[in-house]
Parts: sequence; C-alpha cells; structure tokens
Amino acid sequence: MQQIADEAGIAKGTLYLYFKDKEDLLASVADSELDKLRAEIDRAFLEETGLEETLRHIVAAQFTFFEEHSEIFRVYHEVAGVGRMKHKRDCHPRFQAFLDRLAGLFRRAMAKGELRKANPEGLAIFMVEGTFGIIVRRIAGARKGSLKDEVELVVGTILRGMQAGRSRR
Amino acid sequence: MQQIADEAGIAKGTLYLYFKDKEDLLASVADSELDKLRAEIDRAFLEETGLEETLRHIVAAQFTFFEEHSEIFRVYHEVAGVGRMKHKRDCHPRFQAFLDRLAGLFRRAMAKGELRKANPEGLAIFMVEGTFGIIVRRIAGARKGSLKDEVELVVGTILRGMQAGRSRR
Amino acid sequence: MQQIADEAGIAKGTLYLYFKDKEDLLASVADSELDKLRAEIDRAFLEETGLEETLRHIVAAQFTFFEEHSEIFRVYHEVAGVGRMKHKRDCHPRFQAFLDRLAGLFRRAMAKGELRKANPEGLAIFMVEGTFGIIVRRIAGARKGSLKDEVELVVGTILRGMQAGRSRR
Amino acid sequence: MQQIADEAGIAKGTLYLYFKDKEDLLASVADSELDKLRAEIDRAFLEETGLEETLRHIVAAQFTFFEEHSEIFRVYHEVAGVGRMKHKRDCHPRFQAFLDRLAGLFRRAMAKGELRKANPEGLAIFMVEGTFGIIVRRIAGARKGSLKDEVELVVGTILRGMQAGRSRR
DNA sequence: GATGAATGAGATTTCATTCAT
DNA sequence: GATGAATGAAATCTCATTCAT
Repeated sequence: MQQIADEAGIAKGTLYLYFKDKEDLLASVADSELDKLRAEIDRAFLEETGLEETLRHIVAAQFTFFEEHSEIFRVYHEVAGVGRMKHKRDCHPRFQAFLDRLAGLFRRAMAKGELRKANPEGLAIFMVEGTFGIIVRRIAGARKGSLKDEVELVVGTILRGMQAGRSRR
Repeated sequence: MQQIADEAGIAKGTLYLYFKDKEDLLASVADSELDKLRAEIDRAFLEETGLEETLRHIVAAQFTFFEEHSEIFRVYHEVAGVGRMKHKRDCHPRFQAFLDRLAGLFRRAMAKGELRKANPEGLAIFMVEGTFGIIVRRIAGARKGSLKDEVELVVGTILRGMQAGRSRR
Repeated sequence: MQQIADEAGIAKGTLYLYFKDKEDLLASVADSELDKLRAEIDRAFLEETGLEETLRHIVAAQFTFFEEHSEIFRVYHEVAGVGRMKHKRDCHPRFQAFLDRLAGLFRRAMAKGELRKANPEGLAIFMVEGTFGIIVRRIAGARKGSLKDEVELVVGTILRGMQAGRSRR
Repeated sequence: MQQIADEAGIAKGTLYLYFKDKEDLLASVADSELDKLRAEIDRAFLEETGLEETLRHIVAAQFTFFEEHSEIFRVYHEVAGVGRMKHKRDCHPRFQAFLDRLAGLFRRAMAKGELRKANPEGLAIFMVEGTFGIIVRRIAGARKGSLKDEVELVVGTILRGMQAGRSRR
C-alpha cells in the first residue's frame, strides 16, 4: 500500500478514503483504468469487420494498453485471471465475461463454418493467457520487436497455425 | 508456512529442518517433484517422432502431471514463470531452459520448412503460458473434458490453427 | 523487542519505523544517548589539565553517566566491548576509537617520562574494563559509596598503584 | 546446544541426560573444567609467598588457563561475572567467593600496612574484570605478546601503579 | 544409554489498516 | 479531506527441549 501511495503521490491513509481495503483498491484501480481497454475491446467486438480483424483488434488493444500501463498489468494479472485463481477458485467476473464473450465469438464462427469445431472456452483461455505470457516478458524487457509482429504471431497462430503451406489464404 | 505445515501434518519448525527458508521450500518442493515431469519432457525431446508427436507428448505430459499434482502447480507457477516475473525480472533458469529448448525445436522446424517463419521464442511462450491457463482452470474445477481433447486443442491450434478447411493434412 | 516496546509504551511494530532491525535499535539507542558521554570524554581529552586530571575526568564521566543511565549500560556493554567480542571478533569502532585515544594518552605520557614504559593498549583496556566491572556492580545495587571514592580507586590505582608508602605525591 | 553437542562429539539429546537444561550445562561445564583453575588459584592463596607473588600466581593462572580453554571463557564470562549480572542481579556464588577471597587478601595486606587503605572489594573487582578485558582480546586474536608481560602489566599496575619513579621498590 | 527428528513457544519482522491531528 | 505515525495480527524464523527408536 505504501508503494502504491508513493507512486500515486498521495499518503497511505488517503487510499482508504477511496477504497475499502486492499482488494477493493486493486480491483478498482484495474477496473477504472481498464475501462479504456474494455472500451477498445468493446469496439472490436461490435464493429463488423470479420473474425480475423476482430481478433487482431482485441490482441492489438491488449498489447498497446499494457505497453503503456505496465504497472496495471501486474495488478490486473493478480486480480483477474490465473493469479487470482491461485487464491480464490474463480477468476474475476469481468475477466470471465471477457472470456465468455471471446468464446462466444469463436462459437459463432464455428457454427458458421469459419472455424473448425473445437472447445471455444478452451480456445479463448489459451489465446488470452498465451498473449499475457508474451506481454509479461515484454514488460520485463525480455522481448523487443514491434507490436505488429506480436499481434501477428498470436492471431496468425490461432487462425492458421504454424504449419507451412497453410499460412496465407 | 503454518498452513503448509498443517497440511503436511507436521510442526512449523520442522519445515526449517528441511528447507532454509520459505523460498527454498517452494523452489525445492516444485523442483523435486517436477523431476518426473522433466524426465518425461526430456523423453519427448529426445525421441525422434517428428514435431507433432513431440509437441503432443510434451503437452500431454504437462496436463497429466499437473492433473495429479495440482498442489505443485500453484508453487510451480509462482516460482517458475509469469508468477515469478512479477517479483524478479526473469523467470526460473530451469523454466527458461525449457522455453529455450522448445524454441529451438520450433526454430529447427522452421529451418526445415516444416513450420512457417516466425519468432520461435514468442511461439514457445505463447504455447506454454496458454497451456498453463487451461491447466489452472482444470485444477480449479472449472473445466471438465478429456485430457486428450485439451492436448488436441493446444497442439492442433499451434500447428494447424483454427481456420476451417485447413485442419487435416 | 516486545519487552522494549512495552517499556517504551509503544507497539512492537512501531519500533521498526525507527530502527531497521534489532541490532540497529540497540546500536542506535546506545549511540544517541551516549553522545552526551562522548562529549564529556571529548572535553576531558581536550582540556590541558595533565594526565591525572584527564583520567579523573574520564572515569568520573563514566561513573556519573551510567549511574543515571543504567538501562543504557546493559545495551552498551552488549554492543560495544567485551559483550560484542563474544559474537563478533572485534569491538565497536567507536569503542575501539576510545580505547585508541586513551592508549595514545598513555603512550605520550610514557614518552614524556610521566609514566613508566608499558603496553599502552593493554593498560587502556585494563582500566576501562576494570572500571566497567565496578559500574556493573553499582548498577546492580551491590555497591554503595561515593562516586568520588570509586574514581579515586580507579585513577589512584592506575597511576600510583596500591603499594603503601607510594600513594601520595 | 547443537553447537555444543557438535564440539563435544555427541548428540544434542545426550546433553539432556547429563544436564537439566542449558543453564545447568553452562554452569556445570564451566564448573568442572574450571576446577583446574580453581585448584591453581587455591594453591596461590595458600602458599605463603607474599602478596606480590600470590597475585602474580593468580593472574598467571587465569591467563594460562583461558589461553588453553578459550571456549570455556565465553561460558564462564556469561555465567559468572559481568555477563550474568546483566540477567540476574548477582554474580555466580563461586565467582563471588573468589572475589571475596581476593578482597580478603587485599584487606589483610592493608591491615598489615603493605597496601594503602582503600576499598578492597572494589580493588578485587577492578583487577579481575580488567584482567578479563585483556583475556577477551587475546582470545579474539587482537593481542599478541607474552603472558609474562600481560601478568606484569596487571600486577605491576595494581601494586605500584604506572607513575614513573615509583615502579621498583 | 544414545540419538536426532520433531516440536512449539517465542523471537523477529512485515504490512494492511486506523485515527488523532 | 489529507496525512503518516502508530498499531497489532499474522507471517517468517529460531532454538531449547522432548521422545520414539
């Protein structure tokens, strides 16, 4: 809490004027800042640009957002997904909602025959956590390279896989 | 530590007979048990069954091992990869070695033309962390389904992607 | 630490706001209060009143200070000289500096022919630890008697010894 | 206790077959080994060689004994004199007895006019603790020099003091 | 008797939370 | 509202002591 207050440039006690406790703070901070990311992802889901563009939009939004808000990523990761599931048995409702929405996107694409049949929830988790794995390493400075390439790696792999001779339509 | 001791049915102080401190305990527990997983993954890397079978072997080994050692996964995840990178700036050497080896496998496959050109380290991270995402949810009880299907989801996606009309050779 | 906190009328945790750890606390407490004693001893060394008066001044300062700060003596003795040498292999730098200064005083007096030739460091240690031995017993209540007599005992013995017929100038 | 057991070449538990608890062990160990020193000091007190030789004998016995039993000195110092007075309010009965005997020696010498009048208990404490101060530093390796010189420093100072022109009878 | 693994009370230290200013 | 010194519950760690083998 001291560390958070320091970075925020306010006093430790002041935090408790705005947040009930630490958990509330973590959730709220992530929540409020993340609204920008959520808005962007919302837009991705709503615009009717087809599966590939939608995925590209979502993944690019994540890379871009956390590139500029690396402090938040730590909190987000702690409170939202895998990090939280080590304490509680579920992930954050908002995060779950995002996963569900992504799974829904996959499910519809499977129904339309755009994607082959598979477990849509699993695919959503796989893509999102895999993406987070790459983001963590970027934040730690262990990866350079353009965001564009990272996005292409994720979306290209999910859609077309890595097998040669199948990569371009 | 008290909690760990309680679960182990021994006294708090007893833990310190076997481990220097908390960090040592976490690392050691994971390390010793994980040797079985490492051995299995070693075997996967060494047998010459082709890229697809090797990947399948690795991923299946991970799912199977953590299915039976779910307690370890928490520790492992904390000490090895993403979890650790939130405290330190690098991941565990053994984990990094695994990532490197996997990246090497990808790199050679790319050189041979089996896989299309991409960033092999990024691909390794993506696959491993994505897999862990699924494992966490299985452990939490949020996912049922056969291990075979989970493996197929991961390996199939990595190799062939999800786009319809490209899934079988 | 609990005991110290209790006596100070504050909470255990509060101690750690002011001191890094237990050792720091012990050293600091002794250090800060001891500045008064150090100042007095400094004065003794600096005023040019001759060997005998200087020694009398130093020894009197020690008796007087620890008479009024008996709590400190315990800490001081633990952290500074003999007490510390049972843990570490040296005594506290400040204490060593005091011993050196005293030895220097003796050395110069020997050079001038005021004192007979002997090992000045040994003499300094002997006088200081001997003095501390008496102080401990005063603090414990095992000795009454005027401070003046105690000082006379120490300084008189060091300078003129106890042999009869040699005691007065 | 582990350390003590190791040095003794027996198991920790075995210590408790012979000693009730740690304090008992420290006291007993010191006691039994110290019997040799006590015997020597007894001899010093009993032989009728005059004050100076008696003191020389006592001090030499202490230097010699602790030179060869430096491990004991730590215990002895903790359990007997100044060290103990930081916990309890008195020193060890045996140590007190030694101090009393030494003070008695001084008192008789004062009565006979061999020593000038002073506080015999204080003188005993001063001499013994001063001697211990030098011994500690020898054990720590901070002092070299012959035992003979150390003895001479102590006894010479006590009897004749350091003032020039008074040193030899 | 001897052992040393196990114990647990107690010591040190941390840190989320409170509250007087 | 804002502050940060103070708190104390809980965490980590130590070590004298016990007891099954």
